[in-house]
Amino acid sequence: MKIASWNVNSLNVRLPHLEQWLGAFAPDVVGIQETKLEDHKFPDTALAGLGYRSVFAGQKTYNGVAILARGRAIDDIQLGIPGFEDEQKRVIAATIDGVRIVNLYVVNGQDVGTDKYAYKLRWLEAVHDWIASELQAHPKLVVLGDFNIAPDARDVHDPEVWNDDHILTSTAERDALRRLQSLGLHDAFRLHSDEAGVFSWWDYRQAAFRRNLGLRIDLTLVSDALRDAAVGSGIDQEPRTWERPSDHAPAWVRLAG
DNA sequence: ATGGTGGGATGCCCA
Repeated sequence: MKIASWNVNSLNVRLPHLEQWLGAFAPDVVGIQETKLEDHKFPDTALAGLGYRSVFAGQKTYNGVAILARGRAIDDIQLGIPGFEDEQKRVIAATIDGVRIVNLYVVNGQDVGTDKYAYKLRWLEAVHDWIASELQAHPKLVVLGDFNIAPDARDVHDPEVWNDDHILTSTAERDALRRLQSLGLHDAFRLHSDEAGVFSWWDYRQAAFRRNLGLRIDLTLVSDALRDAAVGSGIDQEPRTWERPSDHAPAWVRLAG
């Protein structure tokens, strides 16, 4: 089973990209972030024509998440973090083929010390507590999404800029990610590679993609029970080369069986 | 250099 995460930065603009990529990459499950679409505008019919069922939670302009599954039922759908009041549509979870999928669009946080940064840390705390109970109920768990955190120095193009005091790499953000992983979640990419400079996001500005000035902030985390099943993981940078691309590339993990 | 590029409920906000 091939499971992927892609921040499309507006599904209105990127539906053709998603359709092309679904045909080329043929993922079994996809978590999508930043759809920026209200639910009545979600292109579920178009995606069904490609063989994908979809569940989604969206809003205008900002945020919006979805899970797609090819030829498989999508069960036990959860929208948002239970018990955590949040206007922003950033979380959707569902069970597919006995695997629990949690799709996160983690708060960006703007800058260290801002209100948005404080919201990011509160939000990550709530995710931690919820995932702890999800793991009890669903040992076969994949937590994927746009984490808006680069795990370590290998995951940034310039560690002097992206340092302990910078947004997306600050100590508190990385500590929150480590704490989440300490529940028993493994960065699938790092199960198979210690390579530096493999990124999933590049700023639209300054020709950053061409110069590979990026970050690896789109992650697929697999639970202890799935660790041995995770036989491959990577980032498909091809869609980032297309016309009018998302600023993110899809991250993926392959589960055996 | 507080810039720069892109999406959208556009003349501003968010990433």
